[in-house]
Amino acid sequence: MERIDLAVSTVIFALRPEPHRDLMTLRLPLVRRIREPYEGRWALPGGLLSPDRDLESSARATLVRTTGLTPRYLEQLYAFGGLDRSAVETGRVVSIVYWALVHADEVAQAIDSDNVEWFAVDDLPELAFDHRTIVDYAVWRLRNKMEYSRIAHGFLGETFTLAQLRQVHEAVRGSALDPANFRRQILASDAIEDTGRRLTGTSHRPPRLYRYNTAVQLADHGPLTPSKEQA
Amino acid sequence: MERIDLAVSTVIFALRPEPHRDLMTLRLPLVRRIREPYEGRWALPGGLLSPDRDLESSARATLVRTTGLTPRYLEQLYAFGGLDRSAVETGRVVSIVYWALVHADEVAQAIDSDNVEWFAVDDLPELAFDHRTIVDYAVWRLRNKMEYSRIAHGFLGETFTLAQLRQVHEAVRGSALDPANFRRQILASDAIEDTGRRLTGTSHRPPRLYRYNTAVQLADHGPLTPSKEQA
DNA sequence: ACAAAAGTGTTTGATCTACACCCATGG
DNA sequence: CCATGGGTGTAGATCAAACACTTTTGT
Repeated sequence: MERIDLAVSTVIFALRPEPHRDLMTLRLPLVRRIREPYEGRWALPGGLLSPDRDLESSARATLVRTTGLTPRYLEQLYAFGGLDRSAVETGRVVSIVYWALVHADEVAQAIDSDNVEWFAVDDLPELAFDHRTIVDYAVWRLRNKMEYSRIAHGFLGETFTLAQLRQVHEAVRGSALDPANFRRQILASDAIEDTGRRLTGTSHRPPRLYRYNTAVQLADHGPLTPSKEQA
Repeated sequence: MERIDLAVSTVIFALRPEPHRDLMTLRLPLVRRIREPYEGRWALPGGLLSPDRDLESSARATLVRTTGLTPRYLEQLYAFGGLDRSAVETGRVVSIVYWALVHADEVAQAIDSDNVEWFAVDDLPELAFDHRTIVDYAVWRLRNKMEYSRIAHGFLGETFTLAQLRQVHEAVRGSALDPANFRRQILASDAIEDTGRRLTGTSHRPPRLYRYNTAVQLADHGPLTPSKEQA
């Protein structure tokens, strides 16, 4: 009987400010393949599932090893198991793909290697395997989930201004938002709370600093909490 | 190196009219296990992934074999890969779970066996493995997706009345809906179109028959169409 | 004083909800 | 003509978009 290998890969998103643009760009790290098939092509970071790790911790372990990143937000995306995903000689691989968000500070600590490079999602190179399909799906999920959950948190630090939060939404959407209406919507949703402090040194009126309201639990992935999922 | 088995299982939903209740009940078929571990317990229909099938066709094949069903709606739910999902002696299993909708006519054609039984989701027996967690998650996804997509179609035939469509929504929600407002919302969404025909023999005013508007494509699972998914 | 972003108010239109009411058919 | 569900109308509440306006800081 032929073997079916099980791999775990991750699509990692980060935002980077652009010098000559008003919106930040959505970027993701890719790893250059050093083996056939697709040697030299860019691919998602990932690796085979080891028998002593569950899926999520396998994703985390690979991320630390290949990119040096430890995302604060990590969620399962989809399992890809088509027959023609890999080259014939390699054998069949089923990939369970996760997606992750990291904030800018974490990116700075990431590994700087010739074999890891960050690309803008709107300007990707040719990818190995079906990884382009996977990335497209992950981008779609990110944009979608942005609208009804609070994952923007994954791109931000502990405290942040409303403008920063709005810029995250704008970057992911790819278009601007009305600051006044954005403020009202977010505040009305009870997703964030005022810290009482303000950000100073801004050359204009100092904005309030907010933090995420951990008391409010949005049911964005149902009865599957990280702990229960492992059971 | 230890072996990791890959299984594919499915949570199948159907609706059944109840004689002494206004709402239909949401039901799913379970299979009695004939082997350890959990011998005698009820479990989701499923089986090991065979090397010559992709994930979705593996799910379909198992469904035909164990329950005789060929669902019109089938979508991937989640991959479960915790370390303690199975008993120690059995070895580790990663399950890729699908969920499916069948309509009442199909249920009638289903296999009638001692080892397959339909249960109301609100009245489940003790299940094998972590299948209870899986079912809870599937129910949550069904209820959720009902609100923003057109999956109710999966419970209905080619044509249907607005009352039938409403009853599907009510059964899944578990509560009644205002017929007048429901009508307006559905019609405004362009999800269905009038066939011009009516349902007769009803002892009251004959309702129009509608069909789903195939021209309208709702982006409910993004760039992952069934064909692309296999690539 | 001025620029620039923070933050507030207001108008308008769309959409949801509840519920009254008319319509068409079988008995 | 009556019961029953099909189907329409409408007033009030809620919510989102657009945009004018006021506030508070650094320079």
